[in-house]
Amino acid sequence: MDYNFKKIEAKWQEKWKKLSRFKVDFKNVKKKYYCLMMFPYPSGTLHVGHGRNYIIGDALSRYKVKRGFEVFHPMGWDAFGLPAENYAIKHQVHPRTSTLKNIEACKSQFLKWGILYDWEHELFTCEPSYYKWTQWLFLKFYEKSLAYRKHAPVNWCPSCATVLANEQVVNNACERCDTEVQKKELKQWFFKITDYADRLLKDLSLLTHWPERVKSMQENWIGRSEGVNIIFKGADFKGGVECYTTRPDTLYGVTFVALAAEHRLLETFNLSPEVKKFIDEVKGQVVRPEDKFEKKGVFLGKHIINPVNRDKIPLWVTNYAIMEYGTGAVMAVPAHDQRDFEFAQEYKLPIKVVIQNEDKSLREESLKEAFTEVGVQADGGPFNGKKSSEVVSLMRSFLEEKGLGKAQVRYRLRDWLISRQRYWGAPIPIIYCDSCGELPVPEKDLPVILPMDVAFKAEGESPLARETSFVNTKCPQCHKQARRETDTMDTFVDSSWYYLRYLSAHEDKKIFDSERVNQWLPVDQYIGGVEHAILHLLYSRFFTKALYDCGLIHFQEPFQNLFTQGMICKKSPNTGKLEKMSKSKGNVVSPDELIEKYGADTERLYTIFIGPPEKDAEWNDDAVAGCFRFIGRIWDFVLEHKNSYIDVSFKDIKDDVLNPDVKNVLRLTHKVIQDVTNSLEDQFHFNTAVSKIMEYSNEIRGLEYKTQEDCKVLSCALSTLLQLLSPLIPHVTEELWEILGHKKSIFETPWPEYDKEKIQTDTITIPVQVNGKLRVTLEVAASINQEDLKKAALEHPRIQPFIVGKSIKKVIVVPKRLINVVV
RNA sequence: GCCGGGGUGGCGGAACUGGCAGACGCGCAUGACUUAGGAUCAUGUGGGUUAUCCCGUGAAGGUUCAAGUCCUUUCCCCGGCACCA
Repeated sequence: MDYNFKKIEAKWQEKWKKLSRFKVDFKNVKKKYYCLMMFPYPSGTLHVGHGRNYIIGDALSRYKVKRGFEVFHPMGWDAFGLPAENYAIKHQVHPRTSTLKNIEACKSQFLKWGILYDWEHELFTCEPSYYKWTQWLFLKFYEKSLAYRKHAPVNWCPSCATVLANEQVVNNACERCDTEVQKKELKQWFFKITDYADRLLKDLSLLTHWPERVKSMQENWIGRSEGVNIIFKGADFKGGVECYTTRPDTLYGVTFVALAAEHRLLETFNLSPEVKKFIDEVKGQVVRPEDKFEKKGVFLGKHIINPVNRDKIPLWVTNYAIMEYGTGAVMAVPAHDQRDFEFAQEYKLPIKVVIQNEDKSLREESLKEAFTEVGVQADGGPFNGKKSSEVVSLMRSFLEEKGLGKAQVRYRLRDWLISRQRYWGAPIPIIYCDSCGELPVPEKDLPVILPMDVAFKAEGESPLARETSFVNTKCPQCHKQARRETDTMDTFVDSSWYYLRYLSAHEDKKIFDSERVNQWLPVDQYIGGVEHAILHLLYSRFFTKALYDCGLIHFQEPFQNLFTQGMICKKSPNTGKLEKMSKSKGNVVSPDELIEKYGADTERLYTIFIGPPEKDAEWNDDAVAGCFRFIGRIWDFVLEHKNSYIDVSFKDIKDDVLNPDVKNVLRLTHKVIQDVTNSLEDQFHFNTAVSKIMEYSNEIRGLEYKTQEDCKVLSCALSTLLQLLSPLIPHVTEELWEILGHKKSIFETPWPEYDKEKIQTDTITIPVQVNGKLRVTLEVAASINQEDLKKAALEHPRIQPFIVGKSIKKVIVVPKRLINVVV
């Protein structure tokens, strides 16, 4: 075997650069295919786990090229952001320098993997030519009141020295560095994503080709709930309390109201020292414990009136009612809410059953836990006897009619905090003037350039604030001295619209060419990691909807099909556990070493064959060798027969003169085309496509091809084999294609076509079951009629013993499938 | 607790609208070629077994001529949300 992968791969990587078939022609929109990878954060060297994403994308776009699509497969760099800045601080370099260096390293890695991008449309989010338009979008949002500044409690990461968006806080810690976040009251810039909560939720149903997992995560994050705000008047104080509930059917069972410690009403009361002490304690709990904690509260000495039955209800302040949800006041129904139940038991508060179970056995005095299921209304109110689930909406309308409450839809989603007190990001284009106030930077003055020569160490306020030459500017309105906003934007703003910019990456007069964008989007296939399920994917959907509302684009969802590939894991020598590849875990497999030993095609094949691409997979060095062997066998097989190869197609073969074995090869060839095509078309079954090709190659390699006609079949088989493998292992297939005498690149030839008729066989194998158990398989002519088939089965010597002396109840004959004899 | 996904050999995983469970690969075993084998090739490989037999897709029931696949109950694993009222 003289499979010199190094030479072959270098040769073709060079040749492909000149191949126009891999460059997009935007005008050819008839069969367009926009294949988008989540663009990388250039943070250093890539490992084989990263490779999976790009290899899948490359295989897909090469396949689509062969299917005759005009494929747009661009690449760019998510180049602003904290990791680059932190690295720069640590190593005393400018983040731009280190980032550009990393980008070069990534690019050469892509090249070595044989991944083809249309580099003419490359973009860098950290360059003024890009962030000018990020700033322009900010102004657009500002104009539409979608960008605004407010004083609010925000999440502060002390280690990153900046505020974070809600989406970047995981278990009360910074998602990046895992430091516990602090709550701070600060004036910050927000995007009004909550205006889109409803549409972001509803339109998830349009995304039929998104993983359920991702949709469910977004749904949970948006967190819609339908309820009522019910007004309870004070019995012994002025005003009242508004409670939000999703269970108005339990209104008759309210026995107390629980206020959050931060509730405004408390400020209007004359509170005893003990109550004040309690409130301060609860407020002082920096982190409200996530898991079970003891419910506590104090009675305020005040009462309110239940609007439907005039009950006088005590008012409590508790640690389990929270201000951030609903109205910060809970109408507590201990009989039908477990939390209220626990609290009522602790403080000996009354429990009132107003919904009965099926056998009407719920008794207040013997209740062990709250009854939270659907039951029958038993409250003495107007809906008595009705199903409680129906009463929910009946009660809601009833309360609205009487002016006692108001239907409310609430979302968990909060506005997106986009200010960052860090250097390496796009400056927020706002100017503050003492006389004119807050003003947007005029469009003609964009971009607001991020100064390069800055002491960028983060110390709690933006490093830009120390740069007087940046801060000081003229008011665009009155031209007096004014100050610039010094915060930069969250990098997720940059990445929320890059897929639009690819289409006009070098346009400097406008953000993008709307006509072209409308023709080429939505993206036909988006591929990336599931870690972006909420952050990037939700933000991008929001941007698309906002841009739609601005009239800039005609579509409302950016990504038609989403594919989230699984991670590649390996046992860590440090922990002994299976972990995601990372330097700190010591379980990284370097593509360089792998390519050195086996070549890029082997890495590509193994990466695709490792398992279902959407699932996490364990890297196995032995199995890599298996893939290398497979390529070697293909290499030997093609070389062995290259002299018999003739450039023919299926229609040149006279199949009636073939011997059965060779005829079968012809049949299998049609079949493998069908199978592989289906696997690639049908939701990314790349791994089974490889198995099918392996199986096929095992079948055809063992035979002898003697006659002229045999050689034609062999030639078709060889060409099919290479065609089918070409998107997956492009270098070696190109080389073999050339060795067989072809002048054109294999990627300039179309994907093979199969003939369904030719897949049919003359004889078929029919399993024969007795009482559902397989007893024998029968070789019969495909054209056999049901009666003959049945007869053949019943007379078979291996079936006879099972039926002799027994009465045959029924014989099931499924044409071309099986026979089942029931005795 | 709620929402989503998933449990199949020693391992990664196949199995179309219910129709031969375990494709393909790894590993393992035996053999061949070899001075050698951690290279390559061939053969075998779910378990039990003398078997042409029996058992087998997390568990238990059910529907069906037939269930990994459909229905009911249940256990476990992964992801998301969560004292969310």
